[in-house]
Amino acid sequence: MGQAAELSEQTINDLHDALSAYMLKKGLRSTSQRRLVTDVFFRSGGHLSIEDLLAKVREQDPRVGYATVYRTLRLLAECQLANVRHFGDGVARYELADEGEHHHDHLICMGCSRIVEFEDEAIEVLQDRVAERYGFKLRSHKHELYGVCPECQAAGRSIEGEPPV
Amino acid sequence: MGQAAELSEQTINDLHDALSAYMLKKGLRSTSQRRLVTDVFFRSGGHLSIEDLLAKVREQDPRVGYATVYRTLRLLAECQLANVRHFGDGVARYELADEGEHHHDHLICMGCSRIVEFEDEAIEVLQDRVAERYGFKLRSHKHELYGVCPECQAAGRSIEGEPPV
DNA sequence: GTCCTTGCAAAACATTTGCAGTTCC
DNA sequence: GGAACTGCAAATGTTTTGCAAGGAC
Repeated sequence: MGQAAELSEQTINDLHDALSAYMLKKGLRSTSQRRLVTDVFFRSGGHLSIEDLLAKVREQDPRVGYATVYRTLRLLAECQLANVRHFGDGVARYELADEGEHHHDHLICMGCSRIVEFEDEAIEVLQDRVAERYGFKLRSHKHELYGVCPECQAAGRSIEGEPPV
Repeated sequence: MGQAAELSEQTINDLHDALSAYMLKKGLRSTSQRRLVTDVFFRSGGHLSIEDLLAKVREQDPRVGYATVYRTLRLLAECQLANVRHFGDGVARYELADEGEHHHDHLICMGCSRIVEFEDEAIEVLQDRVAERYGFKLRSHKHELYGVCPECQAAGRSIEGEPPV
């Protein structure tokens, strides 16, 4: 997932184990920074930018550098434990990958930047059909709905900017 | 719109007229560079990056600058004649906006970077329903399918990299 | 001891902006 | 003539990389 609900210790451990296995296979090393960054990431859920994550990491170890977070997240993306997302505000955001479960997509509020995940099996099926129609073999997709969330509507918050596509 | 099929002179003229009307309203001026950039853009169709467009423009006038193309495309986006797209390769691409017609989305080949447009009314309907389910008022969306096109499959081109999400 | 990692600072990259000179109206 | 526009170069903002020092195994 990657939603804000926190994961069980069991799940966190599984994630660390999966990463360890990958690192072992690749001859990579387990360092305190990597453990810290990945742990903070696994526990945070949600859709963090490098900035966000670095701030959280530095609460626990102020000496961790920018580049380390970038490199660690690239590592997580590489072994499929994390996915990168670009929601149009110019910064990459990372989220925990769905593990074999249903794929999810995003609703993004243009008022408060809230990100809500959704799943819709019917859309996935239609997508596959579209790909088939054009003879494409599908690898992944990106489906983002930009709009105004109920709270922002209630608050009468007016949205000017273009959708950040 | 925005597909590689070229438009009729009539349509091109209409686009120039629409732009002129907007510029008049805003007190903006018609310059040779602007006419050239917009004309090349209208005639190219497809999904051009600034680089692409600048190269084409410079075939006809080598002295046109980078910034002018950026500023002109920003202008086209502003008056809704063009849309920006980010397909994950780090460069913005511009396409002619759909004018009142059906919205379209994109299939992107991870082998040859070909971009194919598709329309699927059923998906649009389901999307609206998803937004409704979460109480969102929809403003726009982005739906991109990444995969391998028939030609690349036939060529046995192997795709390594992650989907450029 | 080897070679992977780190943190820093510099580089790379796409895009935006400041400004002096030019063009449009 | 005055405001808008251009082209250049410099600035910006995010992400990547080179490198010397440090740490894992």
